[in-house]
Amino acid sequence: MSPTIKDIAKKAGVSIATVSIVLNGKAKVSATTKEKVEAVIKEMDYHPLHSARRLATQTTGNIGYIIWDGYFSEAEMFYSQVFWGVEYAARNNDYYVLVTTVKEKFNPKEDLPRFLRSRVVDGIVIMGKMPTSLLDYLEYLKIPFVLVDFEVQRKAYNSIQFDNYNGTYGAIEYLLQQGRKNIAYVGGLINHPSIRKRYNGYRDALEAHNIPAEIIQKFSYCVDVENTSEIGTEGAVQLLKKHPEIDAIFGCTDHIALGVIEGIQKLGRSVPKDVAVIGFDDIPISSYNKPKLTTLRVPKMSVGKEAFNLLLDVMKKPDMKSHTRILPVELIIRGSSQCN
Amino acid sequence: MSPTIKDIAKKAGVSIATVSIVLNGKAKVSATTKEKVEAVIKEMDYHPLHSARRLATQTTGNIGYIIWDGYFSEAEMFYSQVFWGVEYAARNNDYYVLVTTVKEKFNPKEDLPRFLRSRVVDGIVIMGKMPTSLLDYLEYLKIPFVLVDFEVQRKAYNSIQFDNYNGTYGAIEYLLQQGRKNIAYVGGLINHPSIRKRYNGYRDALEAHNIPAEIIQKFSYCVDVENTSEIGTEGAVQLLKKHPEIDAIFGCTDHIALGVIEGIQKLGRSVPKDVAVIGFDDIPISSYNKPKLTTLRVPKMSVGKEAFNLLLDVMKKPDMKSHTRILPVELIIRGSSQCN
DNA sequence: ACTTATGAGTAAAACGTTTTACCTAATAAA
DNA sequence: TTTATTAGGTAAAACGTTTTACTCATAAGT
Repeated sequence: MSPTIKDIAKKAGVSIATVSIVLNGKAKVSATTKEKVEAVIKEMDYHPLHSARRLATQTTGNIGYIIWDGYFSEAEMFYSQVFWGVEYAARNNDYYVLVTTVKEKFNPKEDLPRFLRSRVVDGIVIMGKMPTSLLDYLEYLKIPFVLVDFEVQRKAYNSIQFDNYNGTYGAIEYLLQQGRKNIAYVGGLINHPSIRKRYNGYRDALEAHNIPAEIIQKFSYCVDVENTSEIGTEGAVQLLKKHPEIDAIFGCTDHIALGVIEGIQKLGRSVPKDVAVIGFDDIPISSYNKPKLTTLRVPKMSVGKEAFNLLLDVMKKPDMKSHTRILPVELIIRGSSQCN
Repeated sequence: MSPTIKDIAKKAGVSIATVSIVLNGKAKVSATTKEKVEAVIKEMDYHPLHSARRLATQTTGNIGYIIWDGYFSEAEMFYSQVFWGVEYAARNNDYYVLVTTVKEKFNPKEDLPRFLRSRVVDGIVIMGKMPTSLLDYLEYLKIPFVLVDFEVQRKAYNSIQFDNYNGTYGAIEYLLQQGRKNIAYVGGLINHPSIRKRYNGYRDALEAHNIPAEIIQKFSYCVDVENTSEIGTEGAVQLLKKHPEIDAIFGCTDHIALGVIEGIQKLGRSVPKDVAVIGFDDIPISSYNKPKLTTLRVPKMSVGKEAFNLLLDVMKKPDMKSHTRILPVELIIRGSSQCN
């Protein structure tokens, strides 16, 4: 068996309390005993048993990562990448990350993520859209959490956001600079707070360039279903049939934008020559597409790291006033928007 | 605070031992007390504290998932998907999955995955290529593990494999049936056991159809570097320049195959009309490519689930004789091989 | 010279379970 | 009737840490 703290204490000729103190530095020890104990620890290759430590401190050393079932699909690697960011930051702070998903039809009593039931996490990162009933329940349990890319009206939760508004605004300005005149918008989930901000960025950028509101209205294809490439295709086809003068389309996610490209090509028109296309997210597929998709890159790893760091703060000071961190996005210009 | 087992015992008028027994069913209790205790448990919404249980049972309830640093890249979502499969199966068995990566230059004393040090997992799933020094160390620690898509010469480790050989063999036969005459192979990592089997499947299928060995030799572009799309492009270009008669190329992974397609197109030839292309893995990008890539689909979720189940067996009976499970792959026919 | 701090260390309690060893009463076997 | 056996239950030990409260020196402040 692996050595325990008792073995160390015995061999070093001190009490187990002293060993613990050396380990955690929570009190004073003389330099000599400290050295002696540390030598023995190294010699016997001792490592404290996780579960014993957890029981004694009444903490778990784990954080949870919750993601909605629907984002768990094959194509949706976006959230996997954020996960790796969280994992990376957690590792550096000696936390483990436990993952679970939550069903669309979520019932707090029934479908509670398992690690809440057995009090097995100290805090939670919540990725994307999440039923408010779950958030309410977390508040009731007094378990710290941070939201990523989501927020709730009238509730000041801790969260990490991307700069949806300014990112989109900037992308539209770039299209105008490129000489595009009639810029359309295609996207689903219009009631999602982040998507709504993207739409507002689109609208405000055009308004700032004196495009009349009713034109913007006509060029907007906004629906309230999941953002799939099929919806993108559908939106592009409908818009272009009604308004052949459209020469650029902003898709509210890369999935949408990739669908948009397909729609444009289906109508026999060329990207980017006839119509430029820009997406949002920068998922891996986007740089493999033909043409490669211009998009707003979300720094997925950083998002994960920031989420963990914020969570760590909240876990340390549970009644810290709530905090929102907005990360910038970067316009990645590729073939779908630029006639070289 | 959440109720503890003592609260339950007091309220139900029994000892804590009885509550524990009801919880775990490790001994006999009368139906009446059982019901009574269960009622109290439900009423107070009691859930045993994970860490206490872990300390008492001297198990962790966790398994580790180790993946090599290099597979951790943006594009390599293959292993992420397997991870979700493991996670799913683990969840159904009330295990948590802890993730870590291992550096290329791995030094057992220095870079030991953290969850080995603190004895925080009961077993480990190892994804893909892994330094043998780590495997040796795991054996020394007597910690159960299973390999996925990897094996070691002369060592009968527990593992989950895909049917690399027959999958490739079948794909080559399919190409022959389609009337392709000169089928080439492009791939890196030729010393990786799984890749080697793919190559053998390719070679044997051709030999079985009386293709002379020296032709096979000439049509093989085998190198020993990572499988990137750049290598695929490079291989395709080299082969086609020397042997313009080649009318089909098998890429040993989808990344390779996607690069191959790019190479073919760069030379001004058409896929699939002039040259058919088949890959292996079925990564998400493959179905977005133009043309869509024909490939051998590895059932990633199932692989993960099987890996967990095998690990569970090994954890239960540590000296079980070692076991290899080979999962079939499925030929997914798409545009890159079929002139409709 | 007398309190008061301070420094270094420890014994023992606490954390919340599981498990062992033992007890009692009831039933079955002889 | 006596003796095993079984069923149902429990007290207490064990798991390996951290933390609290306490001791005993020695140093510092009056």
